Amino acid sequence: MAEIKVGRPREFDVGDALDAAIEVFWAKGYDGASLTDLTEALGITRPSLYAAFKDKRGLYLASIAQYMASEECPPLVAFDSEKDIRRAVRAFLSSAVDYATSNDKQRGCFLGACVATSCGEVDGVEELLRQAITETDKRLAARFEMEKEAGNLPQDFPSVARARLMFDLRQGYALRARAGISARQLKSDLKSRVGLVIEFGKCVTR
Amino acid sequence: MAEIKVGRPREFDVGDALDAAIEVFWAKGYDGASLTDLTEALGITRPSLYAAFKDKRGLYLASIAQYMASEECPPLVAFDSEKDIRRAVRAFLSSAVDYATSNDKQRGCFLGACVATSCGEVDGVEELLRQAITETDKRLAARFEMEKEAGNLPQDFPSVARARLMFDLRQGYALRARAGISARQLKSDLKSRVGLVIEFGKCVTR
DNA sequence: GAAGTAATATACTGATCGGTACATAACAGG
DNA sequence: CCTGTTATGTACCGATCAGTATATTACTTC
Repeated sequence: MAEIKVGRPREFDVGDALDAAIEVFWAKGYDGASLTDLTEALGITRPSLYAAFKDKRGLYLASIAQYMASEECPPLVAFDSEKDIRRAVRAFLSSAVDYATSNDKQRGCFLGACVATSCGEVDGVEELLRQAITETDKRLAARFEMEKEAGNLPQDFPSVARARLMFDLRQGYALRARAGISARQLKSDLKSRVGLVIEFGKCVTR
Repeated sequence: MAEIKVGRPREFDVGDALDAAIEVFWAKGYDGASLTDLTEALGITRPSLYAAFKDKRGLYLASIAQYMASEECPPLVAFDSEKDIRRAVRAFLSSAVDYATSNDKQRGCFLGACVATSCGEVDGVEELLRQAITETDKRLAARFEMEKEAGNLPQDFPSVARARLMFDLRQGYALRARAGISARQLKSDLKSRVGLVIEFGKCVTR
């Protein structure tokens, strides 16, 4: 179904607008982000915003979807781009710290810091968040499964559990980053955490 | 400096009021919690609230302090009350899941779900949060150190790193709980996570 | 270029926000 | 019992909230 184009076209890029909205929501939260904040950041006026996204909630949900869909999430990109699995895990965690501490206004993780808080308040958010979490788990676990097939991880390596562990470690970093703990401090136990994710399968249970 | 008591005494219990405030902030976030929400939940009128806590921010900071000071945090209590260290770790994680999923309105963790979000917005919160995190880390690590002295953990057991790990695992559970993931699902990898916290020190590094 | 369409900008709506002035009621000390 | 003090209840404040009506401008189609 081809969209029929008539009249004056939209003069702003929806993707760019959503990226800007993410920044505002991330910095101020759903309730804290006023329409004035949003329209100023997006560079559009209120009627344009309402025409494009229905209402504040519509813009919010679209922003979350954009965040999930974008392949730009630095820790995941870092994880995927390292060939060696151990280096990949290290890159993921290291990038998570950097990403969480690089910007003073947008600390931590958009999902953990903003979206999670609004779960019980904005209809539809809870489901989106659950989806984001499970998809990330699956994506990380799939890589571990690949490595197992390639013989780089033991056959009894618990891919799903370790994927969840990586995700949760990232959330821990994100929370600590929001509390103002420095990247240097956060990275102090990076090496041991890489070990946690990768090596425990080799251990004997006492 | 003894406080001089004159005139009509306060007719509500400050501690109870703060507990109620925690519930409201936890459920709705700092911005989402209106003064109407708060006064109704606390059972007091606005002038009383402002007389007792100065303003909304004052009430919020006092609520956080109360949450930190109260020894009621179920996961920590569960951790302390188990004698065997392995069972203690298990009790902590299990309780964290239960606590995060028991109430539909107050899911996850007050610190992670509400306080962390308001860090960049409300003056004084960031420092309180950092304090809460580091104190919890220390409290958990102290127990591990005790167990080392008692010979129940190896001498090279990394108490601080494992304490941080426990805290972060809890945050992961809290986030997932907010996304609506059930306690049953969250507890599926409980056993392996207890192992992560306790046993890795015995492993060889490859 | 004329007609039609859709995005823009301005200005406004009722509702709610956090915070407070004022009068009343209840307790303390003498 | 009287006076001083303090908490309470009501009613209100300006500011800001999310959302919109109206008019104008710019673009597409014919």
